[in-house]
Amino acid sequence: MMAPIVGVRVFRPPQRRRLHEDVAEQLRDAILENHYRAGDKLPPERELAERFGVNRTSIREAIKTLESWGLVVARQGDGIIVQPLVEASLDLIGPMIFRQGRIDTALLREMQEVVSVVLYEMARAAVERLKQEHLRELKEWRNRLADPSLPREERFAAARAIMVLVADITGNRVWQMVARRLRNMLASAPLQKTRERLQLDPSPLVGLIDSCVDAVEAGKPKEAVARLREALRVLGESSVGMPFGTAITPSLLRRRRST
Amino acid sequence: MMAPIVGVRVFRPPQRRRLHEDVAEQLRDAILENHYRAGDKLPPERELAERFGVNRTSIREAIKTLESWGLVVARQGDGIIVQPLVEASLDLIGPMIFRQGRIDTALLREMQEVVSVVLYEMARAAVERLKQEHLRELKEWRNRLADPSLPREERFAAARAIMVLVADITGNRVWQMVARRLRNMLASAPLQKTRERLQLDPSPLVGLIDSCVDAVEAGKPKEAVARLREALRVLGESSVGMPFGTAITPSLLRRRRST
DNA sequence: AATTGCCATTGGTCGGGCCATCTGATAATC
DNA sequence: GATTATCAGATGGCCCGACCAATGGCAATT
Repeated sequence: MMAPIVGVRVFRPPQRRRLHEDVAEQLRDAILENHYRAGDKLPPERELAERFGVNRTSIREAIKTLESWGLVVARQGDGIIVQPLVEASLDLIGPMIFRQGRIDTALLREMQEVVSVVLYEMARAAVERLKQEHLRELKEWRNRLADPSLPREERFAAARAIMVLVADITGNRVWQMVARRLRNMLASAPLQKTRERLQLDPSPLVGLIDSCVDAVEAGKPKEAVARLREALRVLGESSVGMPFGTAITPSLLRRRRST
Repeated sequence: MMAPIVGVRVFRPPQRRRLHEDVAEQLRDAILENHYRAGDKLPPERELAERFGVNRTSIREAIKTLESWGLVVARQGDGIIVQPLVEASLDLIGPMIFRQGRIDTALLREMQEVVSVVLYEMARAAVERLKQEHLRELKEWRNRLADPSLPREERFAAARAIMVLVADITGNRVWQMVARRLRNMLASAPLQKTRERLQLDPSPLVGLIDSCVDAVEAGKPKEAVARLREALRVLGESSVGMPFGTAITPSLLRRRRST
């Protein structure tokens, strides 16, 4: 009897425009919620097709998505084997943190620990390589960010755009890609709801952006870097509704290893 | 006439075990090599099926993979639209750097600029949270790394395992995932060939690991961090065959923005 | 006890068909 | 002439049924 826990899990009939997307997300969440563990096998495609109430083709397309996420490996004649989560794509960190409407605060903190370091250095590089044209674009976004007539989420979008702009200024494509993944993560629906609920506001950013611009124009790069770093930190804090780059919590000290 | 460059591109019949994988990689490379640009459309599925000489099902499965990489977006009734590369998954950085057997040294340097920062901080966190059991495992890998009877690539694998171990020691799952993606990238075939060609050797690492362990056991965490950082830097250098975390080249200063 | 060969299971591929949606051209209207 | 409504073709999404190919376990054999 393979994976007995699994047999009882009920999959709902897909409702999205694209069936395989819906199926892929349900299977993804089933794995992230540990209904299937590393080494377990997913039910056979034919059975999944029956349980989801869709054709096997759609199941297979969903499996392809899971495979490219590194969540499973399909082996002909054997089955679809679940991989350890730590081996999966970084693209899954978002869904891992925000699954089923809840926020995994522990993982979010771990994420912040890494991200804060990356953004910290990105700010330095950006100020170092900044040019006049960038400054103009920065000011445009700053104005949008400060416009009180805009809905909250649009101003947050402007804040995220500033983060992406900073990455673009560095001229480093890897930072550019990282910033965009981060932007998408911060734009996710669960976080939007959190911001709505907590009545969060991105306006504290405005002053920091201003003083950063001032410092650049005054020829004080070091101060500009400091302000920009502060701005990115505040952006993170106000977007997720909790301190960003905090000290290490005791729970972090527990050793977490792949199984 | 949509994307005229593309018409002449000849796809070879897939040869791998799994057709859709082969197809996905060929299409991926076609996009990475700029045969299709952002906004362009891929040929219709039915035409791709004909040109690859496979069934449309396999093409569709390949497209699903491209979609989950963020390389394309398929829209019913319209077509398959190529996305800007900067919007794609970080998983593509590997193939972007090592495509068609060549190494994109510019992008590799940009990658190094980001990665060196991440590893730098990871080393600090690891030493801070290190426990006895970790030290034992570290020594085991160290011995494997130093064993001259082992083939070169196996010793490099031990070096990469040390990097993953360091990430595991931090207890931070994000670092753990990042380190594993990095490990896979450093294990890629083109880099193996490079190491073979340049006769690279991981042995300089051994001394650094030793002195790191010594520093830990002597109760000198700061020195241990410094040694570990040096070790990670050397690991990168010796794995890719070029300086790691170097100064910024002028080419980096050119602004690279998404199109 | 070890080896060999067989077979059910399971993923991989195929061919064909129909539906849903979008785009662009055409026709109708003002 | 400009605008709007309509329609047909193109294209992705999904389904069905069938067969192939690899795997792993079981049974027969040695």
